[in-house]
Amino acid sequence: MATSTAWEEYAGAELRRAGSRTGVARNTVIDYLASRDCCVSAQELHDGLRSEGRSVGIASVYRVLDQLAELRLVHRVDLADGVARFEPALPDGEHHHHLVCGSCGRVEPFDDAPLERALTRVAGDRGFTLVQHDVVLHGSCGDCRAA
Amino acid sequence: MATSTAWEEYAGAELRRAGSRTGVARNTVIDYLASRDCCVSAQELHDGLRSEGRSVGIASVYRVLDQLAELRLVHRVDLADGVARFEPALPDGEHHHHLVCGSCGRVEPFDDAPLERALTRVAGDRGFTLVQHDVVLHGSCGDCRAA
DNA sequence: AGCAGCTTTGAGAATCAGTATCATCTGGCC
DNA sequence: GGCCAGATGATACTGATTCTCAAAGCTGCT
Repeated sequence: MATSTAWEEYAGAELRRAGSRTGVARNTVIDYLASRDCCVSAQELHDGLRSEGRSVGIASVYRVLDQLAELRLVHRVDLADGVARFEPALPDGEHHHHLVCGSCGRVEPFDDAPLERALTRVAGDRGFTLVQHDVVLHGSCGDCRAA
Repeated sequence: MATSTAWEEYAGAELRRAGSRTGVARNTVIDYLASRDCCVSAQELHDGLRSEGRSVGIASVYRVLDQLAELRLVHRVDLADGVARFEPALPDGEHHHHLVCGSCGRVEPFDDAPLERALTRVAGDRGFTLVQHDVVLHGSCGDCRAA
């Protein structure tokens, strides 16, 4: 996937620029994140890597995610179930939000320009400089209601 | 504050209707929530009550918050710092969202009709029945940038 | 290649929010 | 006043996240 590779390179470059060195753990975590298209929790990441035979200590997983979040290379997503999830943040600021089905747990990404405009306007009105924003919609998806 | 009292009564009535009994812990928690105008975490609630000399077991705090959330009498708010916060939910569905300043930690509530419309539309477009939605804007407030 | 000084890594301990258990207490009813 | 289902709270537990520290890996130098 072209986008993911772009992100992977971008992330590597930013980290180098921030003065940190490359290491197995970091490369592995970044590679795994790049291969996913929606959010993953630290545990999922850890387990996923282990099942692929390239284990990374859980402490390193959190450490890397932390560094990435610090540099805004990943976006932390909170679906209100008590576990933090992370997904790559693209350099052009492109991003999406999430719809969560309360019955089946399905998570669906979406993005919407008017919504973004409304958010930007609200922040501006209040004198806030917007750094990041999270939108999570909870409800039930068509499939669950049909069932 | 008139609104808070209204909520307190409404909550009491709903709980009674749901078939549960009144008890010290519940009344205390509801009273405390009503006295606040924005979100509180369970720990804050617990500590706040203790410092007022009317301690309630932490288990009861969570239990009561759970019940209230179940009946949609409180909203669970997640500010992405790993702790859940709660605030009274008014019967007419009126609610607000939050702006969080990353420097000073200030949390400021806001509401915005166009934003709400955008959210409703997005959910509809995807075939979701919207039950609840969370919007959290992270940035830096005017005061912090000025400093 | 060998070495020094640095960073990264990961196992395990520690912390912390939230949940489960269970003996005790209590509100509402006879 | 006494009964008893539901409410309470101390405590134990779980699961996510963070901390600690010794071992391992880079990178530049000789």
